[in-house]
Amino acid sequence: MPSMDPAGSKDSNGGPKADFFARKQRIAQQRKSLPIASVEKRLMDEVRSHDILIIVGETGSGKTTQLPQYLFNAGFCRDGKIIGITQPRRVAAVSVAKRVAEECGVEMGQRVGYSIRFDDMTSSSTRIKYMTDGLLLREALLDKYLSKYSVIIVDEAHERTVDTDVLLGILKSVQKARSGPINQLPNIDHTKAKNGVVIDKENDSQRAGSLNRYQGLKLSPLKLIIMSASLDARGFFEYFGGARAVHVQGRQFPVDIFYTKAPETDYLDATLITIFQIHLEEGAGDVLVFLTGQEEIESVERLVLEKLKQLPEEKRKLKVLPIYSSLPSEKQMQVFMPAPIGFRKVILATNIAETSVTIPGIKYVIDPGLVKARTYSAHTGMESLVVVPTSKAQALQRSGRAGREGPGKCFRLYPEREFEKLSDSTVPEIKRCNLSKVVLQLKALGVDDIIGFDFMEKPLREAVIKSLELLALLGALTEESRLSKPVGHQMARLPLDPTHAKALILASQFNCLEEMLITVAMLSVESIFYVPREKLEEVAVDNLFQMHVACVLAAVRFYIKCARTAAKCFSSLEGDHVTLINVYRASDDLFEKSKIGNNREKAEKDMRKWCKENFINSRSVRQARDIHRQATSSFLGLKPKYDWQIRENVEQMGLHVASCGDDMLQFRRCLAAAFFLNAALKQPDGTYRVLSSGQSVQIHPSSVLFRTKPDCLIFDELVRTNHNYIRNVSRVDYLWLPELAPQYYTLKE
DNA sequence: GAGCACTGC
Repeated sequence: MPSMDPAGSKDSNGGPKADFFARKQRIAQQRKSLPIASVEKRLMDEVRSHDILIIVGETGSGKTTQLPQYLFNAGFCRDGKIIGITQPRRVAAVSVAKRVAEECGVEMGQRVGYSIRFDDMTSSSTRIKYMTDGLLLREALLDKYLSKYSVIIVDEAHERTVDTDVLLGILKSVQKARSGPINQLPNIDHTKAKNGVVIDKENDSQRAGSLNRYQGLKLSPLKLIIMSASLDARGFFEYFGGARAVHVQGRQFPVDIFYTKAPETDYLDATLITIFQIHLEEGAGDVLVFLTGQEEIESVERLVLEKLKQLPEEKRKLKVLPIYSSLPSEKQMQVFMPAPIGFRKVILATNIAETSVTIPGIKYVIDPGLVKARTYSAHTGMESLVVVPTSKAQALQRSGRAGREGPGKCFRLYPEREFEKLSDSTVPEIKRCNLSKVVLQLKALGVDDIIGFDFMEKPLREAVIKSLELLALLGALTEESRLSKPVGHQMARLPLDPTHAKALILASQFNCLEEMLITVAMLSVESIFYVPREKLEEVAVDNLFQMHVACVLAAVRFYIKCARTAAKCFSSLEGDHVTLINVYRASDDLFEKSKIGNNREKAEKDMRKWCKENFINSRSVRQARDIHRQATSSFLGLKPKYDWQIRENVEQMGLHVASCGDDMLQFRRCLAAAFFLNAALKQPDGTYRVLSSGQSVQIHPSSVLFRTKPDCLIFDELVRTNHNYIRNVSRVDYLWLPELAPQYYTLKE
């Protein structure tokens, strides 16, 4: 294998030469010992002779880091072409790119780079580019042939995220288009290609321009490589018409699986018992427990700590650590730290530990066999979170977590016959989510017939129809169900929920686009207000030894009151949307002021402190600021290369960025105009009825209007948990609806 | 008077 050169001559400033070569040698050795290294030649032969290749590789095969390097060395980047590798997650794209840059001995962003939302580390010399699959989809909007790529590798395809599924369909048709002469394509205007893709040269002047550029040219064919874990390779094989498949060995230690004899009536109790059985009877090694959510994790944590107290001193060396996505990152990091000497770690995790994070030192896995999953009812248009049994694939993924570093054990808290009854793989996300975003995106990519589109697995027909109806009502589609001009095209350009995109477009006419930009950014992130539970417990524990129980309760109540008072500083009687704007502006003021005379880190620190004092989730506010600015880090002084910055986009569209100042009436009227499908009227019993669907709903208790209960309101989302709750609501005037959405509401006398 | 699996542009 030809070796890759280190970046420039680093010896003058990169430390002693000997170190450098020792490290280089070590990396070369590691690379050679990976299972995939033995099939390099065969893989390259397969890629040369076939346009589609499926690689089935288990964990530890080295496919993600090695394959792009093999392709580069085999000459697939000649003529400045790029090898693109997609990942479902941002962190994976970044960390793998870093690893590969190191292996190649190049600086990040040179030959090897990555590109994710808000962070683009690529340059004109980048040839191996890691990115999220969603980002490649956005690129396809700008260049429908993805002409700068010679090879596209879709990694972790078995996870079947919505973006992966859409991408597979698009890549299939891009490949078909690139294998024929380009100059023919514009002539087949309005005729349907096999995949339901219509090349519409009038669609977009920019795209027509790019087509003209290609006229008479023949693009090089696109090589497609799909990489998947072993279990569900058959689906890919069938979807790609019996494409070549290569199996690459993984490097995984054996894991013994144990089942219970009978079904457990109380799986949390069974979990607790199993934790202590392992702790008291098994050899050294940490334990990973899969639970369904934050609440369950917190209660198991409490139970373990209680039970631990009953053990003799020398047997109490157990450290319990929770991990779930909404846990602050400092707390998440604790699971990666080694336990104190002589201690065993028990990690209580959601399915974040299935794929997103890999925790070292795990030897035992406890799997009650349940997962909280999102479901979508096309009939009601409602999403809900329900606890369901895992699939076999998920159970395997979970048990595999015990065999990363050595042989392990997995305790499934259900009988073996129950395992046999589980479905083979998890239902792909595209079959259980709201499709309005996907449909808008496909329309923008030139896919006219959504139902006829060649999905690997078709979404439910009713769900597609529901989305088409919604988009039509928002004015994004014409009567022929094509993207409307300009609204549909404008909406598709914005990386937002269709309703939020529409709200921005309308806000330009209502002179409140400044406010709406902040609002959609805040609505796009997790809950802003956050009462850290451990704070409550701190109060309780601190006082437990000094005070009467009643005093403890009083202290807790006082604490909750503080949180509420803090929230009140920002709360507005107009509703949650204005409240969110108030929070954003207050945090932004603080951040900007703190930045003057301070470095960025100090400003970030001040910000976190301020958030904590005000019971605000600092990560959410930060995310909202990123979305609002949609700031892409400019690498090497280059300008951001993508044109989907929200603010820049709305300006380019000719929308008028103005503030309504204190005139929140205008702002609320704009909300009514955009969210008219989400309007609800108060019923005599204090609940609400959604005007468009007739559903009975309640205001979520986190809303500032929970007590006020105005007669008429609009809401951002409707989620079913214990009740049908509407979240993020604002007061509107009933009469605005027929005035601002006459296409939908007519005044009945 | 509740609760939020996990991603992504």
